Amino acid sequence: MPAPSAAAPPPPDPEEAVDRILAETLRRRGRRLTGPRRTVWRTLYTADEHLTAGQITERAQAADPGTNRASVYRALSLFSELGLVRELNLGADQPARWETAHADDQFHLLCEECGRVDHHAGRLVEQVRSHLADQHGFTARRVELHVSGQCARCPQTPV
Amino acid sequence: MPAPSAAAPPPPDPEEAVDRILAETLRRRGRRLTGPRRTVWRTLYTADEHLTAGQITERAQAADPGTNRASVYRALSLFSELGLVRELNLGADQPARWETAHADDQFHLLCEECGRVDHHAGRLVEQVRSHLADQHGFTARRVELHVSGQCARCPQTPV
DNA sequence: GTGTTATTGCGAATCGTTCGCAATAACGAA
DNA sequence: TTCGTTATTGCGAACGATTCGCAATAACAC
Repeated sequence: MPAPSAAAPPPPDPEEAVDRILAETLRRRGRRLTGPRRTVWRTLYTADEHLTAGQITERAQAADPGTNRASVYRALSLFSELGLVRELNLGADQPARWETAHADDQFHLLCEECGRVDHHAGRLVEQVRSHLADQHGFTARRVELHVSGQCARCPQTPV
Repeated sequence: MPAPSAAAPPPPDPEEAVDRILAETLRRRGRRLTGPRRTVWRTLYTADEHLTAGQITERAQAADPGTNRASVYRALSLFSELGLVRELNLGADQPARWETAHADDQFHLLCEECGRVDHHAGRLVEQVRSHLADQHGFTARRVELHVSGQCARCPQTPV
């Protein structure tokens, strides 16, 4: 096996950068980097929207057929504990959704037409926070703003 | 049986006023006023806080031992459809909670110190709605604003 | 009263999520 | 490089909240 012994760093793999975040965080906390964890992590990272655990499991299994449902849940729960991802609850009927962690204050829009869930940053949460402080003496720690309705892409059907 | 025949209206029953709201709403929509529905309704009305379906079932059964779990769920679902109550989802771990309906746009503050859940009305939701329309082209139908933090009553412990 | 039919009560079914446990694999040390 | 420890997996069964199917019951209009 003619493996390079001393120099010549391997070519940069685009997936490697994403994996490194995970690997380092796990190592730092004394947890192990495993197949299922990497698969779930990549699934979340390449997701075009906020996925449910079921969707994550599906996609993870497409990428790596052995992936088990329970392991997906465990990975999500661990990532959440490590601050890598965030759980999202958008109402009674819908199961939880997951997103990679991002700047704290964002809000979520669920389109009832196309089922899409998006998040947006903006002054909005900030405004809410200061309104509460001023008008209600309430020190807001976490602000969850979940809106359902019709997104800009979907046709406005008259009521 | 010497029952009063003509005049002498019966003494006003404090529970009657509450029941009347329910009775009229049901009648108006062609639904029937039944025992379980009245029991659930009274339970919600005399509740000191936002109850889960389980808690409602417990209390309803205390008041009327025959009350069935499924009927409680059905009553809640019907009341919600009639606009009499509102379902509340406050996070992944907790089951849904129920409150009697109030002015549409309110927001909920969960104090992490004392565990209290309060709701407030205000311009806030209105502002959110128009911000979304203007900035994101999103037609908001339901706005759920759930804030956790520290209420005015609880001491501000330094971080 | 009586008939129609909405509603109930029951248990079984569903769905998302978690658990117990033996088998497996990560990774620090030898 | 192999080894041992032990965190992690995969599996299926358990779980809690909620819903469903269906025969029996009871509300309400007549």
